[in-house]
Amino acid sequence: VATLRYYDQMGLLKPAHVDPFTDYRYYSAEQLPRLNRILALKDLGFSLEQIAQLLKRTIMPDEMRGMLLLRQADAEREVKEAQTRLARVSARLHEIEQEGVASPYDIVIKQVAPQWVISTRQIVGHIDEMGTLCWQLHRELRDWANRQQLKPLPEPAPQLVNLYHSTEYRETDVDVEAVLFVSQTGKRIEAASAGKNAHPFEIRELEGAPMMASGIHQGAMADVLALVKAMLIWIDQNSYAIAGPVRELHLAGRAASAEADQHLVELQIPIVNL
Amino acid sequence: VATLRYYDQMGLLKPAHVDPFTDYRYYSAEQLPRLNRILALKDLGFSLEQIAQLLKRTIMPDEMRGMLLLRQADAEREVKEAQTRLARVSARLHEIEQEGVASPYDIVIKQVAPQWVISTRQIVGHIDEMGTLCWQLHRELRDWANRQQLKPLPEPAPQLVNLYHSTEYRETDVDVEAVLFVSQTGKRIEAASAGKNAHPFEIRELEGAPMMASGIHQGAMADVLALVKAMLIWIDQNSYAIAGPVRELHLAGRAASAEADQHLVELQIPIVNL
DNA sequence: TTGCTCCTCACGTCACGTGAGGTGGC
DNA sequence: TTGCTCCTCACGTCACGTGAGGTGGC
Repeated sequence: VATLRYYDQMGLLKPAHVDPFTDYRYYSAEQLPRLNRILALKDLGFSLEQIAQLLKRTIMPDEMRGMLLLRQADAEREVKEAQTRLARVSARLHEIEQEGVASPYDIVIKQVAPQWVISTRQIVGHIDEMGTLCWQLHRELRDWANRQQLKPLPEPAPQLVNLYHSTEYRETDVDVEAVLFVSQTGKRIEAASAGKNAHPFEIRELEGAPMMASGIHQGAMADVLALVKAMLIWIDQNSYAIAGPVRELHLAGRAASAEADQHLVELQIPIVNL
Repeated sequence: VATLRYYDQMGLLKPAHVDPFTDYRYYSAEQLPRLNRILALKDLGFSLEQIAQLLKRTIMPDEMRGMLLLRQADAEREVKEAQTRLARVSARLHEIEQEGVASPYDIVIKQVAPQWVISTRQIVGHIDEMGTLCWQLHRELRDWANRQQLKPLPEPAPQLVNLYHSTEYRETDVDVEAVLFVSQTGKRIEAASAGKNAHPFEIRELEGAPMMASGIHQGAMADVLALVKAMLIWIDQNSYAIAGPVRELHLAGRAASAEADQHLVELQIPIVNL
């Protein structure tokens, strides 16, 4: 009844007769085909405004075909979105039933923009050396940036970033790239790069990613492994595939000191569907 | 940015610091885990209000499991709804590409309530006799209703209803039941029934249906067959199965006269999923 | 006189997006 | 002085659902 009043107001379905004294709306049986058409088009997912357009003009079959093709693409997207959400919920549920506790990690997909960086890449013999080595590499990166008059991004940006190029988890011979975000135009960077291209430090644009799985760890660096595991399981359960090196961004705290137990670290893993 | 303001207002994520002079909101890196949690829960389909509840209290794994189970059921329903809509759109598209024109029929699913009726059932030799026979049967139904002091429902209700009990379309030996909707309490009807149980007329409650496919035909009775065909195809393409006799409701016009060419007829077919 | 059904506003829904109009630091 | 970024209202979104307060016919 509220619906009929609304359709009247929208001009979709005016009553066949309105009593001038009581303002009562009277509908005739002949209006039922129109009502059925409205309901059928609504069932197809058209908005009332679109339905109003379709009803007020005579539509050529080709025009209808075009609208239906658009609707079909939209409907397919909606099905996929619903399936994705369902997969997420089921994965969480599976996790909670396996482990008996809810995971403290929340994994989220986001877009990441490309970013100019300076970096240096090394094979680290054993992960135990990682902490001190990265600390040293980043000091050297900063020194070099300084000499090249490249400005590291200030505090809201991550102050220490590592990329892990090994395709699987390993404790020895880890292929790691220490990275520093810098704010420079492409032009000035090319000039700086040309002057020092024999140097082990590289200037480049770190690729962006349309889909980046992101999780945040808070606590000791040693425990970051639990987040890695959680993210790999999540990526698997939600039917994604890893599409690039894992990024480790140190967001706050004494990032340079490996001993500190209150790190704030974001892990990013570029992913693709299927 | 509008989102952060909204989350602040909702109490979901208050800025770590608000400048008392400029009212600028400043967020700290330590708030990122909370933001990630909000986004992850939103991804699971929880409302912001639910998320607020989940964040303000410590949630036991079992409670979380319960909420996720509810969400899972909901998400499954959403997937099915989206798939149903997609099937509808694809069926329409298929139709328009086969026929080259858009069908004039709009088929809709609705619920139908049970209804007290009087009826009489016959095998009709050939469909050509249908018109006149039904006309006669309904006159007899009305006469009998009158004698029994049963009141037919007045005009907004269909004045002439037939049920087709044959499980498939046929032109000879059609099993048809002429039906008249009456307004009576169960009690008085039972009394009337007892007095005349030798009569070919029957008093009963016509079953309701949770899902009834409905289409409306306007024009000559001879063309109603096109609607029957369209509905059978629609039922097939949308993966439903027929769950009862086809109902033919005459809504307006000189329903009793088979010659009239401006009939308004609704066809109803009870359906079930799969 | 008492219910009953209809009516007309007006407001709420959900998670923001979008101006309008204003302000502090470069 | 001019942009720039932030701010605070306030309104719109989509298709109704839900009172509040009122009226005509039984």
